[in-house]
Amino acid sequence: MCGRFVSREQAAIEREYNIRVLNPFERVYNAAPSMQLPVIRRAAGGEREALSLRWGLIPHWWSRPGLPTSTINARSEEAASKPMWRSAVRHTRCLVPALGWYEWKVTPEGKVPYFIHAPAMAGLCFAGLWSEWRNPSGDMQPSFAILTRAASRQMTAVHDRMPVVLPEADWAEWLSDWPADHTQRLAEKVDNSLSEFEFYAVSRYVNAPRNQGERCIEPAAA
DNA sequence: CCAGACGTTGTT
DNA sequence: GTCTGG
DNA sequence: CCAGACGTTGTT
DNA sequence: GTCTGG
Repeated sequence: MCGRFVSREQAAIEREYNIRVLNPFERVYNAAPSMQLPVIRRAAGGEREALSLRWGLIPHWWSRPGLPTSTINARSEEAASKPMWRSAVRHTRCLVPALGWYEWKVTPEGKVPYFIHAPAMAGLCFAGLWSEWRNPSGDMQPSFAILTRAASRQMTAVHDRMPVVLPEADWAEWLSDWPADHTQRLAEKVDNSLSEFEFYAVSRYVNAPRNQGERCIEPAAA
């Protein structure tokens, strides 16, 4: 699955998504659930906008005392039909720019974190969903989730789940209007998602979300 | 009909 | 063991 | 995802 | 809001 990743900085987002970004996004080397992280969505006027949302989707009907804790990922196999996700699959999809993500491989010696990325450290784009929730104070709280799928043959070496990574050719359609057939369109985008990456073990330094910086993606000592 | 859940992963 | 916070 | 907290009463 | 369970 995808419970930790490396976000992208302002310049990279402007360059790769062909948009103007006003917020000075910094690269977050250890992006963790509940953090505010940059995503790209279609604004009311139809143009793309980049803004920070809370990672961990809060549906608009949420009314329990705490915030939901298991909504950082949405299973792509079922999201189109589930009450928690269906509306977002239909109407509020987003792109989540990333340099790569982390998975913890289970070994006899314990869990070992790996950093997974595109060749040449090119940027990646996760398929995301967003939502807005009005908190008890009346403020609108926007949030997002990352879609997951079964690991590709290659990625099963590390873990059995992985994020849905959209090729650039599919970004525009992901953000476009989906008036019908959202189940089939989601399935098509997942089927067409990327499955080949590069990866290497990193230090357990990344385990603690308070640890940040380039050290998170340095290869682990041999 | 109303009440209550609605989510993921991993582990057992 | 389980929940919350980052 | 992992790390870290997890509790009360009374006093300052 | 919408679906499931009783």
